Amino acid sequence: MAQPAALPTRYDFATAEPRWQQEWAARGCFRVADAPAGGQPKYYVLEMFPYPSGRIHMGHVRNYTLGDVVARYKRARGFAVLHPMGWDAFGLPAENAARERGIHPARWTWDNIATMRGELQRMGLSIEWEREFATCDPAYYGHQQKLFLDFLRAGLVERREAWVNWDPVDGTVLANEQVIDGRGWRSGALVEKKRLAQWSFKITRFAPDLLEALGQLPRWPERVRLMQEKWIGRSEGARVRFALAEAVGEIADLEVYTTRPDTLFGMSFLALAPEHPLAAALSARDPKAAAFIAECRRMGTSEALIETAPKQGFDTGLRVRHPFREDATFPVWIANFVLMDYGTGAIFGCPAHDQRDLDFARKYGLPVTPVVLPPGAEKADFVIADQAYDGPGVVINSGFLDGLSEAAAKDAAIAELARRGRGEGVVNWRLRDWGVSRQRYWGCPIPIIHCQACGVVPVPEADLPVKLPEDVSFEKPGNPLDHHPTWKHVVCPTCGRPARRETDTFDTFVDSSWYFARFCSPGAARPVDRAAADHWLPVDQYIGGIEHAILHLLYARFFTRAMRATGHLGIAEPFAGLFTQGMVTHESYKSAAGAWLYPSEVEKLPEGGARHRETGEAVIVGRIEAMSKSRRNTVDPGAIIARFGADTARWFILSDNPPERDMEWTEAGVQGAWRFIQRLDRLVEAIAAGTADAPMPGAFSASARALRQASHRAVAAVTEALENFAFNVAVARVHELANALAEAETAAGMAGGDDLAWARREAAFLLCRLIAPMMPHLAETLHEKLAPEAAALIAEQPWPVAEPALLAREQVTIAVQVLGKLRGTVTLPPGSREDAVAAAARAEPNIAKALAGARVVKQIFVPDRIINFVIAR
RNA sequence: GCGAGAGUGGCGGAAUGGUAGACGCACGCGACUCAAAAUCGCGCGCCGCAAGGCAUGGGGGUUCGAGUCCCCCCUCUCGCACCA
Repeated sequence: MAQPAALPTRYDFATAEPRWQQEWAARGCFRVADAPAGGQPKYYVLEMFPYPSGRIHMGHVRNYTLGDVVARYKRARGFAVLHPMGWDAFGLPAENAARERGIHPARWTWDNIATMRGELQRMGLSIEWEREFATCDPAYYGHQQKLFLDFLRAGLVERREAWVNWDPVDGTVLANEQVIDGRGWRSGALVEKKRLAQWSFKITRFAPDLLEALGQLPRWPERVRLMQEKWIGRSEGARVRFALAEAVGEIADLEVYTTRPDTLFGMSFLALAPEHPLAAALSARDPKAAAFIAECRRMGTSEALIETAPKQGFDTGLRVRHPFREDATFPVWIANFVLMDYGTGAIFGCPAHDQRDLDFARKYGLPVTPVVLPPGAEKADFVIADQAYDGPGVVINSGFLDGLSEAAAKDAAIAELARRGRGEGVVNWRLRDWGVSRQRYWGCPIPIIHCQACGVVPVPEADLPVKLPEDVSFEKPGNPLDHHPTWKHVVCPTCGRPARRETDTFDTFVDSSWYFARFCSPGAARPVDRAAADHWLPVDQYIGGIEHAILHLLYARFFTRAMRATGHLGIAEPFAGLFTQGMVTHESYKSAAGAWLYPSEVEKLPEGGARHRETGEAVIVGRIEAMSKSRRNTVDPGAIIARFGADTARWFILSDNPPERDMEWTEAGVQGAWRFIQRLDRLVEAIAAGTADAPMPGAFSASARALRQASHRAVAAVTEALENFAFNVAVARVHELANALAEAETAAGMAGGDDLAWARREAAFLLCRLIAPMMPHLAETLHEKLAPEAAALIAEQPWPVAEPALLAREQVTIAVQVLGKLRGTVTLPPGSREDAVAAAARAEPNIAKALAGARVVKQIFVPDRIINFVIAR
């Protein structure tokens, strides 16, 4: 690939960056104690740790840059900052590499870690590398096994059956992402749902607390709290028992959960999930039912797929009695859109007031009876067409419920159900228990032994960690642990007879559910050292992608509670502050032949369009999308850092846009950041060469005072911006300070006195400290130019404080509106009174013109901001 | 399908309900240069000669005043429980 032309360099990042990185490490600038004794306030900054996929990507660079700005800023603000890094090192890609390329997952993973560690270190992050660990290390996962055993003892774990995607050809369980159009990604075989015994964490036990505690997380994004709230999904409704007209085997009743017992009289059918026990019982005697259920099983386990698939149903021929109407019975269907995991796995269908039920009823010609009349509608002409009505109203066509509001009817219906013994009011949760068993090799072994005589036996703690065997084969399909010749054969710790090891491993979400706690004392002999955890937890600022808003964060919240219940931790909430960053995107490119091209293969043309760097062939410029390997719209951070330096990459990332939004990586943006670094270097160089350390002058000229005001306003504004995660605003304020410095340089060239020289030095020193969290290497280099003899590094210096006197405004510009429209401005001293502002405003010709011949009926005045004349003619 | 967000000049964006467009990128003009690059200066929402008008995805509403608050709609993004 053609090399871009070399850039003119003043600031030699290639020498400076490694030098400062070594200096910080040598001085131990980022080290803290596990359990410090002193009274320094603590601050724990954590970014979501990476999966070692091979190389770091721009999403990592963004994530760790954001975290590093916070860590360096808080350190300067006087906090003892814990800022660790590790590796989320178990997972499917390592096994895929093993199957595809014959590399052992451990080798692949540790090689990737070595590569990525080097890349992260070249970013100049203020990380305490001494705390690093990888979850695939027995020194980590052994403690996880201990936690599992403690949870088991505390009743927080159970064994239960769950449905999985089964590839009958490969003989493996498939992840949802490995199911493509209902087929296994490797074998192409039609996927089936299969039932397996699984270990499950009882997260639902904490459902009420997980929900309520969201209210005590003010430093979490509102939308994440909302998403978790909806995910936990507390609802109030009724459990209703419908009697089958004829029992099927031992099944005489069908239980349904509904949030709308007020619409029971609008029922037209009952529908079962295909996995419902009654459906299973029917399929044994009815081949058509069995065929329909088999068809539903092909859909896999993904809820999104189930809910978007066309609605399908099968009429079982069974009927149930209505709980309130002795005379009426309704058909029982099996429907592909009913979820076994929610409620009881059966619903009653009220098509008039539920859209899915309506779609289903229309498809199969089932009756639609409206029972809630919207406000303002007439019963006589209210009909349901293709839109179900789910709003409030008055109940009709419903016997004893007629005339009630839908809310009152819910209570009345529940009371009547209870009286008849056909149901009761219940609270239901959408949240399901967390199945953690995975039939895979590259994960943490579940420390359990299955004994024919003793049943499920926990591995004795003295035998932990249960280590993965290294000599495994990926030649055969299925779980390598299961077909390993010796590993699973053990003696029962209880009875001493031959027994079988659990060959399932943990979901990798388990690994990432407590790593933040391990970082407090990574060498501890127990999972966590209480003193260290009590000191450092909770994480004060957690930073990561919005894609983790629900699962990872909810599992970590559960784990923290479970660790508290088992005495490992003293807190319930792991993350006091949360920030979710956006993705990194880039234009995508395709050749005329339709092949994706890497940005590095493409040359943008000045007149628009693009061509291939080597062949000159025209290139189609596609959408701006999240960087992904499959679209090849990726930019390699390593190459960017080698060419421009880490500070350029960091500065561009911070400057481009607000960090919670998606950012677009562009060559022009990187170039802009690069040029700004060179500019700062020039500006500070001129000051270092042209001024000397001197006592503060007694008086300042207008230009010197203006520069001092600009400096101190920059201090205040950058501080505020950093506090608010408004890094792009912080960048803009630094630009403004640089502009003020450049202006002062011009003034100094013409007629600069000692006072201006002093103000320029002051500005330069402040600038170094303001940019330090964002461009730490440049900050050190510039600081060294200004003060070659200084003993302390910028990384060791406190955050600057603005002088209040320099922040005060001498004049303010007040907008003058007539009838809310801007008609002019007046400039007055701050704090001017309303009558003075009104008089000044009326003296403006434009305002006088607008007010001529009119009567001011109202005058709105906001001090120092606006005066608005409301007039009538 | 369900849940949650986002949408402001050519582009990224700024803006306690109070002068929309700070700052940057791109672009244009000028200076410097034999020339180019780099650098520096000026300009830059749209319509209009101007006065002025119009502008924050679209449509309504609340308010003296709305990018900001409320309702409806459109588009895009994230999540949906075995990717991490």
